[in-house]
Amino acid sequence: MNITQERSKLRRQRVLDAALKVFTQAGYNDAAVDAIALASNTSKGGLYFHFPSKQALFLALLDEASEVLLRNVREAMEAETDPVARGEAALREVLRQFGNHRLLARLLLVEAVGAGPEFRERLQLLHSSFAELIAGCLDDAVAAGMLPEIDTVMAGYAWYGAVNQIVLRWLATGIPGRLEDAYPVLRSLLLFGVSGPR
Amino acid sequence: MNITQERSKLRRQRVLDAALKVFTQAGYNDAAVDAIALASNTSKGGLYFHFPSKQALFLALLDEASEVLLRNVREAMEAETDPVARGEAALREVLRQFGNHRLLARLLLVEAVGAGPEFRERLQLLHSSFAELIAGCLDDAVAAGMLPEIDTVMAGYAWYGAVNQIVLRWLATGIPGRLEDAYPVLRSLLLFGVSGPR
Amino acid sequence: MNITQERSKLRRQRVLDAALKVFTQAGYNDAAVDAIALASNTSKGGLYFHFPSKQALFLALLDEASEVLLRNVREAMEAETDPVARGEAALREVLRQFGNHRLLARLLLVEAVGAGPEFRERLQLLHSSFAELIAGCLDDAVAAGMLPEIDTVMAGYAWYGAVNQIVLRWLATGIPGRLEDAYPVLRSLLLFGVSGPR
Amino acid sequence: MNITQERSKLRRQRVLDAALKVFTQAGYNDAAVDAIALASNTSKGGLYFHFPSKQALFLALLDEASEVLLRNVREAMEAETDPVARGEAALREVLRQFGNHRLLARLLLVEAVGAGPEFRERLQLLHSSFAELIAGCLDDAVAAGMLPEIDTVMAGYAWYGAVNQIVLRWLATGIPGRLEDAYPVLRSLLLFGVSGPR
DNA sequence: AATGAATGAGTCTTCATTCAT
DNA sequence: GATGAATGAAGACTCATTCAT
Repeated sequence: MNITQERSKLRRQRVLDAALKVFTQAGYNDAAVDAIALASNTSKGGLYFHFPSKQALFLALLDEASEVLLRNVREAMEAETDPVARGEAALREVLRQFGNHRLLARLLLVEAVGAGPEFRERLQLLHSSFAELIAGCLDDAVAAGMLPEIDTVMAGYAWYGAVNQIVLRWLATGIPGRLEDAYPVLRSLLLFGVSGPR
Repeated sequence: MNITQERSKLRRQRVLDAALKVFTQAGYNDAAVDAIALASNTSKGGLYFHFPSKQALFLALLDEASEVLLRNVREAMEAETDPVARGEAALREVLRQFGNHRLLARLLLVEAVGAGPEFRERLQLLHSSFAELIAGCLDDAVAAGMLPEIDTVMAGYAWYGAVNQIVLRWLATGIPGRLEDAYPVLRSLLLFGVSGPR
Repeated sequence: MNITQERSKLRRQRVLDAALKVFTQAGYNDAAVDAIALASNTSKGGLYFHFPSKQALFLALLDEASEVLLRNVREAMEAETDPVARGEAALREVLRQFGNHRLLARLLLVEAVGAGPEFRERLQLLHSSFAELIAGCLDDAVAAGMLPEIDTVMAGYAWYGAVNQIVLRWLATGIPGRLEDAYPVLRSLLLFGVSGPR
Repeated sequence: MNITQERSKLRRQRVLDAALKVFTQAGYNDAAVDAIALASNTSKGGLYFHFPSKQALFLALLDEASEVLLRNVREAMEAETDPVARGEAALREVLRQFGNHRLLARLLLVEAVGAGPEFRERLQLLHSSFAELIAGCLDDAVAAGMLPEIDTVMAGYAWYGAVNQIVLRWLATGIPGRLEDAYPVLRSLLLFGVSGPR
């Protein structure tokens, strides 16, 4: 890769970084392309060289964010062998990622949601990817006799939704101070419900 | 109330109904005030006579929807005395409301989320209202010795998030065919987690 | 005149009074008919019963104001017989009227000017009426040999313009504290110019 | 300056020129931004690229016009040394400027006046600048013993008002045919009042 | 006579996108 | 590749006026 291509990639990334900031600050619709260009030290024309449209830029951001999140969670899971431990690792990693990257959380859990029908499919994909990741663990655990037979897919969605809501609360209120501190409670709730461990 | 005022109130409601349709179809930003006026058989000026701005209209919609939802859930809970049964009633009622009023679900769970910072506070209020409703049941159950001591507030948020995600899945994929059919699985998950009843 | 007609006239006058306030506060264009109706304790419909349009209302106001001003000045002039004294009386009276009725000044010297082409004719009429009033005095004075032959019409306009500018300055800056205090200086300027009395 | 910037400046000026025409024809409020854009062979967006708002455009126009007028008058005054001659030069130049640039006169003496409170300050500035210019001459003349002690500031305002009214009359009636022909009469009035030279 | 809900044409302004340089 | 001036469609909102009651 020659120096020109290098620079181009760098600028592309700078635009993505700026876009993340601006989109999460103002919301998709109120975020002006001008503002993103400004924040990325680029001209509007330059931005449009790298991304064909505002929508495409947001989509790219969404893809990048989803991929980062999913990759990290997958890696955390692969470090464990026990199915239940894998589920726990996933939970821990999601909380860590969102906790360390507030903007990532804002982007995926807030801005992308009402941004428009164009992004719904992408978001649904993220949701189902996550649900399936969890469902996979649970299936393994069930197969290993560690858990009773349950609707693992629905459990996956519920799992993901519960975590999201905790993250949303954290975004809005700052509680708990460190998002990862929610881990023990969430783990217990997901494993044993409100009845707690027997 | 004379006939003029009668008509005025009727028209106000017609605008709200139309707004619900248009907002959930197009999203907050892409919904044109013109379209809402058209859909409610009103002139733009007439709409603005009843609501001072697009934002205020959306807010009124949000308030109305939140209130309807919360009122119904509260009523369903009051029909039960047992704390756990009250929680189950809440779950059943939420699923029933969203299941019977798809647009209500779309409005509260999708369109209101990324619509802009102006609405975040309102949404957060709805979330916390729900979480507290559930937390209240759980507190009662704990006090009655029916449940172990847990972080009931966080459980309330998790509960609400889990339900929402199931509703979102239903909105996006149509699974399960009847949203209320998700009740048994969700109930079990919320009560006992993935471990199932002992 | 029966009681109903009486009331009608009263209301009409109330509207005119309110209109004077609102127009001079906000300017012709930014003055909302609603605001005038509100300020006159009337409904919009009621206002439109008395005046066929906003423009007509403003015109009526202009006419009333012009007439009041001109009548008072004419009366003041008629109290004098000496032509020069008549001119002095006119000057004194104009300053007194504007000084005592700030809104009148604002209406005629500011709001009516840029309000639109529709009112230009009316304003021009006021200007020429004034100029002729003065020109009349001057003509008499010239005829009586009290003044040399001059272009009395142009002198009338200049006279009126000079006074207006002093009034405008007073409106904007409050100088002089009492507008009538400008009389001696203005009188001297109009009679002898900057050279002062010989 | 490259060719793009050159064109940009040209367009900006074209917008200002068109704005002068449209504003003086229709009045500030009835002048549509669309009309100005059309008249300047520009798109509305292009206009807004150069001026952030209709108000700012009008203000820019006012500033430009004021500056042109004041500059020319100042230059004309500087060509003379005798204080009285300087005042006469100012008078001549004002009449010449307004006489040659009818739209300039319309803008400053008519449209800007009732256009709204936003512009009042700017206009007041113009008035006081002029008054002070004249007051300066008079002060010099007084200091040189050429004139008796008088209130030179008020004389400045009166001077300016008198001239304005003559210009207004010319705008409305076309009298005198050539505005500059008003010079001798005005000069005499300002110097000696209606009493004429001794 | 009076009310005020309703109308709808008209306004300013924004902003994603394009393209000549 | 980059720039930023220019485009123009679309949008929210205003407000003088009307009219059924």
